[in-house]
Amino acid sequence: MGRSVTNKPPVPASESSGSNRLRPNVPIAVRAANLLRRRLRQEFAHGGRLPSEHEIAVELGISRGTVRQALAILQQEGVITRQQGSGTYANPTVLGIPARIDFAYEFGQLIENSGLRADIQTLEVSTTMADADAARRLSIVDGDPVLLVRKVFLADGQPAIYGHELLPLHLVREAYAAGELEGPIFRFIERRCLTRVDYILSELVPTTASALVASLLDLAEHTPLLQFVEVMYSPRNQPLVLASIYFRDPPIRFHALRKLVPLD
Amino acid sequence: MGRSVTNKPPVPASESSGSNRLRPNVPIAVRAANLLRRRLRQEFAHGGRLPSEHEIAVELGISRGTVRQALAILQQEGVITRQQGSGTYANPTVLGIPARIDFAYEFGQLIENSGLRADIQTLEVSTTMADADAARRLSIVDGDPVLLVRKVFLADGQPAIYGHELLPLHLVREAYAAGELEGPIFRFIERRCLTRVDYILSELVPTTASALVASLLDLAEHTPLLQFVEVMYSPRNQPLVLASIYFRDPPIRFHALRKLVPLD
DNA sequence: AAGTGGTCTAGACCACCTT
DNA sequence: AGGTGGTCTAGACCACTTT
Repeated sequence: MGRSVTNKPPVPASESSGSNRLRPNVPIAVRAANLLRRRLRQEFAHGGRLPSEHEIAVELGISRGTVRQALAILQQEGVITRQQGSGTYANPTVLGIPARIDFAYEFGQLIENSGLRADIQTLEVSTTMADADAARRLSIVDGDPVLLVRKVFLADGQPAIYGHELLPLHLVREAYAAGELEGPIFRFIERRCLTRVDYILSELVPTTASALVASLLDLAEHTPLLQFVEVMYSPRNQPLVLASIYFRDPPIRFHALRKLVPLD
Repeated sequence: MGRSVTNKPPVPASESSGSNRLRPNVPIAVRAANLLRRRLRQEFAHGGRLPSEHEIAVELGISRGTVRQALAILQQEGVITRQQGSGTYANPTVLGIPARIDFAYEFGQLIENSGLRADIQTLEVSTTMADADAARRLSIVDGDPVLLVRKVFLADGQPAIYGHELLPLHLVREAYAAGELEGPIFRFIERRCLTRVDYILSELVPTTASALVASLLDLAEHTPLLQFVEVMYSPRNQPLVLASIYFRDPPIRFHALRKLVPLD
């Protein structure tokens, strides 16, 4: 009969009144994970046991299921480990890693995570034609026009990352200023392309510095270095950007975390 | 009021009678994910829409929540994409990747995923003393005895991966045969060390082939190649193994998948 | 025995897309 | 309007560790 009992949650205990939330659609579990991650980096940077699921649930005014969802995110990231019967523990080893390969989105951020000051230097913004390989990877036709952006990222003034990005021109739906392309390209896509980057697939190519890359990254020619050849995709699985990125080893050294998955 | 209603689940609809399950402690959600992953690689290798959560739940005789947990695993891996209001879709791009950096556990498996025949050649099994760097990374004392294993992995007869592994001797609790160390080292650890490898933290080091590595991997000296310097950890966060692995680029080229995480 | 994490169920409501 | 995924709650039971 009538409306059944529903339990609109009593607001996640962050800002109970005033402007209810900054972004509306961020799930409580994700916000709780973000909150706990910040606490981990502050209070638990050197390890320690977190409160129990029940205590966190009460503290944040959410259900245990939602707390578990938040903790699952952090466990997946490796920043906590959990022991049945004992508790949830911070993992200082993982918390201390500045460059996780699976979290390398904004390269400026990547540099700052390493404790360095980041500067971006835009070398070129132009339109050109896709070659055969680029066209194939972007699901467009050889010769189609693409936006080309070339950048160097500096860490404490020293060149650290060089990259060039290709964005098919047909994706751009609105007029734009050249300056807009100096920030992260996914911000540009969100603003001007009616879509967003959902995931990035990178090929890890071991290489050595060419004359061009050596001069841009202030390296001796033939110095070993890591290259990403990456394609960025929309939620609908459409290729949006083809990029090629070169990372100078000092200061950027990537880490990967592998967790064993159970089989049946 | 005696026992309340409990709902022992009606057995996951795989093998209802006989030997109930092969491994007892694998969660239904993980088994469902494994089952669906196999179906994806078979029926959905070229894309397509999966049944709805409700249909899967009915088919497998489990609740929608458990189905969602299974699908969350596959979504995290990137092999499916989901669109609210529309459905769950296979992602052929990701399904086709043979060498995901975050799934690189058994290198023999890695080679076979690329469609090649894998062979393992054990070069050396011995005990030695940890140097200062190894001791630090393994949380032991400089000079402590360690097991040393050196191997080459062949792909279709051609050398593809070279690695050496160090395992502190004090972790080994039982007598063992040298042959046991020719398989994957985490199997050895499970059998002989009263613990297991929970996760692996790898440093990605761009390098070029030394004389030794060049000869072992049948490369010209100074050929660019990717090195992993990795530490394997127990669930209690204890370092178990320090390894150094070199991957010849053909045939092994790694891929990384990065998914954007929402902030609040 | 008590506390902790691990799993699963059931149900409600919402947001979104398709028809 | 109906179906689909997205989120959250509540409760039950289990397995494990600690006291």
